[in-house]
Amino acid sequence: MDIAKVIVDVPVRSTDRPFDYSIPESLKLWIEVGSRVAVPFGHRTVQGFVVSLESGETVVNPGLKAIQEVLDLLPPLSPELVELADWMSKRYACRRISALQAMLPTALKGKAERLISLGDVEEEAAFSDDELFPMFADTGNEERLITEFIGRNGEVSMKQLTRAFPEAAETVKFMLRRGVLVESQSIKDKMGKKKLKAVDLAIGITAAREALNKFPKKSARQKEVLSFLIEREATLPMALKEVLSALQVTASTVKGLEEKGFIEISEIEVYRDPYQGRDFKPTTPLPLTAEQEIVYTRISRTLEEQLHEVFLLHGVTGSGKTEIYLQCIKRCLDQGRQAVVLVPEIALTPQMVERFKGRFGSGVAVMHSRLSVGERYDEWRKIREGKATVAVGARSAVFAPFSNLGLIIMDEEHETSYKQEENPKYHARDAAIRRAEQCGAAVILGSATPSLESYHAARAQSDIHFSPVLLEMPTRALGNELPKVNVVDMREELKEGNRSMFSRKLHAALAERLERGEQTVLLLNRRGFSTFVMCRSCGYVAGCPECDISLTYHSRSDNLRCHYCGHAEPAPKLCPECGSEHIRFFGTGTQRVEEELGKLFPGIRVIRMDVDTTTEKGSHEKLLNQFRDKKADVLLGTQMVAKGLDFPDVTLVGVITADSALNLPDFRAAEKTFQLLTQVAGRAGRHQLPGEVVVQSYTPEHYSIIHASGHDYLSFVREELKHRRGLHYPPYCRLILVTLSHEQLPLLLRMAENYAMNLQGKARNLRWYGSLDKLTTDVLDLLGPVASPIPRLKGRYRFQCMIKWRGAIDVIGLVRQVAEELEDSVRDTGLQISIDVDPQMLM
DNA sequence: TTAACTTCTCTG
DNA sequence: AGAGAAGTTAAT
Repeated sequence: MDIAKVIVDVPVRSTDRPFDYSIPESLKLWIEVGSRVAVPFGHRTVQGFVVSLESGETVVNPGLKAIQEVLDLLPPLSPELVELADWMSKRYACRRISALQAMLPTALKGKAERLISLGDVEEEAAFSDDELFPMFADTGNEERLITEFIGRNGEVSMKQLTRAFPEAAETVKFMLRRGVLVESQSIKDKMGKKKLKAVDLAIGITAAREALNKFPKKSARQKEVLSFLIEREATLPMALKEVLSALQVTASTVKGLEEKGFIEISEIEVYRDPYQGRDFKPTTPLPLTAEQEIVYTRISRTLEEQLHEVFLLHGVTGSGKTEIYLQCIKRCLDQGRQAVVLVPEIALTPQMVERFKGRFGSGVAVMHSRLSVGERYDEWRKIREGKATVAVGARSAVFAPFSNLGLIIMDEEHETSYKQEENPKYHARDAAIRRAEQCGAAVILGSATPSLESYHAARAQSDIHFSPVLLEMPTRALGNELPKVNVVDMREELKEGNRSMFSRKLHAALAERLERGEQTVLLLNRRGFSTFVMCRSCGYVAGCPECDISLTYHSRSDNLRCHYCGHAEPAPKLCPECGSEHIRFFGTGTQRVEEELGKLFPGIRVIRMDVDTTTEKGSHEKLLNQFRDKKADVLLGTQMVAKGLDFPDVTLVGVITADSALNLPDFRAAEKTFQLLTQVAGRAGRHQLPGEVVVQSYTPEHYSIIHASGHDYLSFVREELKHRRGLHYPPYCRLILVTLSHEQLPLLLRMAENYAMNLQGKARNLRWYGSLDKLTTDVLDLLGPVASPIPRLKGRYRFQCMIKWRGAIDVIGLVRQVAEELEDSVRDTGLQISIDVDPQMLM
């Protein structure tokens, strides 16, 4: 008997393992590793994925249930991806089903649907005696109607049935019990394929021309349609809609033509194309600079040999990394292999898409979160069905279902958005490297400011994670200089009586740009109007009732919002604690800056770009286009203006407060500040006009600000690594963040302490509980439990343990095991434990 | 006594 | 997760 091992879509621990099913003869040819199937599980039907097959002549287990149905023509996953999911589940302590599901578009998250059909009629005869069931004597009429309804429609979903007979729930139940009706379940996808009615000639073109000549006079309109179709023969089949609107005829006219047998109306599948009707200007490979040439040659050598190798491409902003990507992809495609390009979500701008679509045309599939479920599904299908050979997308595009992947590129490699914050909490970089290893593909990690983990791995070949080959591009491709960076000490400004948020330097620079008609990008790393609301009389601070976090004021809606849970309330006029009028808004948000700009420079045209103005679909693109068309003087925004934008007339970049990220409780604060400043500075003077950057800071002596202003990545890294080493942080060890949450604080405290104790104990038993100072030993160091930086979220208290570790022992497995044991011992009680391996956000 | 409600068990 | 069974409780 052939057996399929299936991971079922029941996301709890007790079912986080493969279940065996027999394969019915009729499905044998369809079932492969990676197939999505419907299987009976308990008392219902669920979706599952085949993760392995066993053709066991020896194994005979008559108790096995059989696979019910195969849900796709092509298996949505390859054996390679199934293996990758297995790796993910171990590496990130997540369920196998969530790893598998993360690889697929949401459209394929099928759910069981109840279907009702007519049962055996003889049974009905045996039971339909009203005397046997007097209490149902009066339901006869309803029963007949239901039976007729189902007879008319064949199989009917429970939904349809309740819509047709809203009152008949009891009757239906009774009929099911008697076997008059029978129930089956099947899996229905969230989203189907889009179908379009299309028209085609049913007869040969010559026959059609003949028919046209002797067409009956009274059907003049039909004749028109036929001649139109003959005219457009080359582009058939064409959409029915198109015919109707082109000729101003009705569907019945076309239908008549079909009845005469001349044409054929059929349903064809179409792709929902998010970029439909848009032309992308074709581009040709640019000549490479000497620096680019060296890098390209090195990478293509690896591509040529089809070997797995990881490259860390460290190139300053404007050094032409994208052109290298494009030419490497070309190389890869020429070999008949495919390529994936990963881009951080906020950098996945239309500009970026244009460059790839321009070079590779319709062979490019684009995947990001702003697409609708249907669009994403279709882009994914284009890849799966071999119609696309390049995938450009955010994080999840590492799972693009290519069959012969040759190259994975990760642009802006240092971006934290590559780490998924929900389960499965994977890092796209590590998944990419793992996948490339499996299929002998090359990986290019590109950045002007590589993450310390990657850079250290490349320099030290330390092999904590991986060991990439370092490639450097220290100069800009167009030969122009990196912009001059002026750091302004805001404390000095204050001392000299300037209390505004703009230093004199930035003010003057802005005025100059306005006069010259050049453009400015202003960065403020915070949205909203101000950071928090405080009463000057009693010190009251408005906080979120669910999250223990201060609320942010938004002026447009005049309310206070929690940026973590979305809670909103009207802004107070008086202090709710003491009734004082001295309630003030502190800190600076993008809205406030916009207002201030208007006051200082009357008539200034500002485009504000932050989460509040870019929620609408396409708004991002619209705002950027406006800016490019010079409909504004200033582009003001949060992080999203720092990434990958390229506007020739931007000659000034201003950073309102460089240190806002520096004081966060995060060991990566300095690194993030350095990266942000370097990235945003790179937006200035990319073309003919020279650029200038003004950075305002309250701590201008901080090394991240000094080195960023000197465009000196190496010095920054040297200094930062020294700190990391001293404090025992990555890249000198790895982290696991375990967060426990519960509605009741005392209970949570006890359980958190319990968790820490158990883990300590287990670690000690293994006798490799070393010291972090000795770099060679295996180490596990446990910090906590302590309250999380957000001590309460959505009504749940949160405590966390931080585990620092190094070495070859399976610490991840251990951390998970202890968590599961605790979950078991406390049963329900509502305890939640989240495990984040290699966390990026320490929240 | 019985229906309503809660908790436990199991899924191939 | 979600369905059914078993166990518990409250109301008739």
